[in-house]
Amino acid sequence: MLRMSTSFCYAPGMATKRPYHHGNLKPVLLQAAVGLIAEVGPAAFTLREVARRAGISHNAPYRHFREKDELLAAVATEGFERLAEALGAPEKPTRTSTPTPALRRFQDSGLAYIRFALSAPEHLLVMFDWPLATDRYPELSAAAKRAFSVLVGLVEAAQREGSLPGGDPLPLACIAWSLVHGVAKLAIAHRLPFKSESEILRFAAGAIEALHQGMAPTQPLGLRHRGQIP
Amino acid sequence: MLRMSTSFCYAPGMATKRPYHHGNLKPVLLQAAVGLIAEVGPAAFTLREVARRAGISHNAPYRHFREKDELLAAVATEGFERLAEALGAPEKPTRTSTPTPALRRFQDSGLAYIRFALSAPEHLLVMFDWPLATDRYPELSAAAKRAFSVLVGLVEAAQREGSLPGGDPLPLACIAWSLVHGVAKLAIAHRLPFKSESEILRFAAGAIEALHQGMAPTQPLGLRHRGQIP
DNA sequence: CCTCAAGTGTTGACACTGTCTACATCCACA
DNA sequence: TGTGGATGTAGACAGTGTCAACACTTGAGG
Repeated sequence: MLRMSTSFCYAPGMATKRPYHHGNLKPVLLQAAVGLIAEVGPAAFTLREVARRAGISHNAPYRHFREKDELLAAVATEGFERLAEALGAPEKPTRTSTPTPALRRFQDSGLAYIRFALSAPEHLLVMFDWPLATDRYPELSAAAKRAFSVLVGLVEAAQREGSLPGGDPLPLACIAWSLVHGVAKLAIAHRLPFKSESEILRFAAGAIEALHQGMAPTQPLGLRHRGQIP
Repeated sequence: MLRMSTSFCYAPGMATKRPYHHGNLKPVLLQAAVGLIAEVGPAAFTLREVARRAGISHNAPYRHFREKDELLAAVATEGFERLAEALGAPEKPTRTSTPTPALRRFQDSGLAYIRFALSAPEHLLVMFDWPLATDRYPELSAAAKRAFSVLVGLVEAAQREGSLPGGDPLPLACIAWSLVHGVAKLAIAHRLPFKSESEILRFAAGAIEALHQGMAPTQPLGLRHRGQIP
């Protein structure tokens, strides 16, 4: 059951003896944690197994992370960074050199969100659903905020372009985020009647389009009201 | 740290001695599990603590649940039943005797979903996000399916009423579910910029209304395509 | 050169967990 | 009057997160 570190290996046959101090353990641990979570999920995630995979003693991680949750928070942080990148990533370049409309980039970011979620469902679980005392890990909140601000930026661009109603971009961003997050979470939980990723993405595109019709600038949002809400 | 059973108590001073066989343990365990999860969440949930709260030995639960996950699955099942009830529950009766329109009932079910989620966030976690081998617990899948079918029924009623486009109700139900689920999950994770429950519900009502505008029957869904919007 | 303090990794312990096996008790029915 | 099955208990085991004590390495200042 013992595994050797894969990231600090010596040439075979050279009478290898790992030095007492690893020298680069923290990122290695983070990497191992990401891998382990992707494999078994945060519920079965174990600090000692991470240590095993890094080839170190079960207590070495405590020199770099105060506790198990801090390592999980680091994983979540890394997830938000990857998510922000995915949201803001430029289109796969097409032949046409006409710039992609902002609305289109906004909608595509929704699909990117879902693609990210489907490719790293356990990661999403740590990022959004794990009971981490987020106030204890400010980097986590900051990374989450950065990811959200990418989304807000896309909304604002679409507003400037005139394809979304003006005013505070926050509610619009929140609505879009909610829809896309819901699709992603339900798809991950296998609660949607779709099998393949492409089916899910097609469904998501339809949902996004439907929502956009409802948010279209011809019908300003603020003017609509239903009866009172208890 | 020892707690006595609260649900099988004898009159004080009557030389109490609990009989060897509890006689009604399974529902008591389920109840205790629901309470414990509401308090500490599924991550910190412990079979032994459930047993302690029920006032029995740490191994007694194994006579009623094959393993920890089976108890969690029972909790999730109970959650889906409560959710189905909440979704289908009739409006709080108003003075007017005119029947509530189906569309209104459909939209209100979305708010009911969110209210349920906010009142039992840890429950929702077990229901949707916990890695339970759902095929091992068929009652869980069945209960989830029943809850979803309530939603589909509401969509169909709104379709008959003419306030939603006809055709397969499933995609419509899935879109609505996704939106509402997303709002609920993000709100629980404190990732939405709202503080009070009423703020969240007001936001949700706006989102639901926006989505409805986009799904309204005057603009059949299938005809719309992304690309340029004139 | 020596020292020595800080940073980093290891060993051993502890309480706690899920789950296994063996045993105790009680009730229904032959 | 057994007696077997259902239900509850006690004890054990490996595995976990975390703490305390110790070991090794390095680099700065004498």
